[in-house]
Amino acid sequence: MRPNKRDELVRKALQVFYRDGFHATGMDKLVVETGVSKTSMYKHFRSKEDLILAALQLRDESFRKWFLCRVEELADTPADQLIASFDVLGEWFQEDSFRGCMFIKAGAEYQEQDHPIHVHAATYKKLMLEFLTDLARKAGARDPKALGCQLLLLQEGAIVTAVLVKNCDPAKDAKTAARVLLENALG
Amino acid sequence: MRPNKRDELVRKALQVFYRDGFHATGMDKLVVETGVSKTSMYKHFRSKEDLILAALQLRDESFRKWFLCRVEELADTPADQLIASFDVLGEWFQEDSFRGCMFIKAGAEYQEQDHPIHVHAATYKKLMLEFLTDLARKAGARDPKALGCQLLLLQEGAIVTAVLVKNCDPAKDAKTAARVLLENALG
DNA sequence: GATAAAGTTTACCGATCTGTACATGTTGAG
DNA sequence: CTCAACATGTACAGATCGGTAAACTTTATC
Repeated sequence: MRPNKRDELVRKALQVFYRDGFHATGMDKLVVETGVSKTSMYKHFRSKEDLILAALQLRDESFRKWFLCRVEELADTPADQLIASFDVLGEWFQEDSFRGCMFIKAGAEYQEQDHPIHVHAATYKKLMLEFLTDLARKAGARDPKALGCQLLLLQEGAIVTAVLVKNCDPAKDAKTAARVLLENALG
Repeated sequence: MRPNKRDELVRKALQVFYRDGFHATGMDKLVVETGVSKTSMYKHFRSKEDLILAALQLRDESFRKWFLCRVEELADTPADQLIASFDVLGEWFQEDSFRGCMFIKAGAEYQEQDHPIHVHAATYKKLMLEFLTDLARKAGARDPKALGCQLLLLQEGAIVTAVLVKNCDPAKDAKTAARVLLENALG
């Protein structure tokens, strides 16, 4: 049984794109870093951008799965889970490989709103918003949509800040703010 | 008196980089878009990255100047100015040319923390944090640093969300949240 | 061993990349 | 008009870009 070359390619390409950027990573570099031949790449994917989309898809699934599972491990109630999501963010920020949000990067490098890569990044953010809004509803917020949006803003802000601002603890700051907003939304 | 070619180059290059990205924009394209010859470009700047840095510097100065002035025009007291800063964000988001934060893009495309471009992006965010923290202090917040950080998170989150999430009003959501956080910080 | 599927190697394509060199043209002050 | 400063135009360099083609090798199943 031969190892799945396509999956290996996507997995490794994801790492390279995440570390070095999309436009800044050429196909020849991917050959070297993934150990997969260029011919095989074009056998599995029609173009570089299709490969990027597959990498984003993998990132989407694996990261969200990890995130949601981790939130559920840390807290039982919807309200506690909303707060715990910021602890999970903090865990992520502490990882050596942390380089910010791959979907923010995708949206930044592919800015045309109808570009498939941009669309994929937007879809991912929409799913995170829905997750937060759903938890906010379950937690009994008077306006779950508003609270969900506000918590998303904190999360996105924390991610950007974790990349760019030194000597600060954005996950912790965001968690503190989230507590205040949650209390306000439930009270 | 000859128009300042260097300034014109930087101004136009800034627009192109903002619209199309840094790595995705080549020097030949800049020649076409700016009307400045490649020779002149290399006369004024040693490299493409030096030109990018100059563009970031221009963006830094012009945007912050506009932002701060606009905040002061909209409100008189520090507390009101903190809230008004979200209205100013909203104005920015409504501009046709809005494409998100150029410094987030710079940090995304140049991820090495010691890279001059990344450093410049980080410096910009630090200045915005100081601005908010200063206003928070003047507004009488018990912990101006914490409030400044929280409001920065909301602003950064609003910018990212304005780019990637449809059918939402991130500036308004952020403003609502900022009100709650400010009240909590002053009360 | 035979064989099909999968994958690699090598070379190539036209285009573009960042940056350099040199000849030529333009501008504005004196 | 002269002339220095500034800018343009053109061609080039070596490298890389995304992608293609053909020959060859490897793998796994029968």
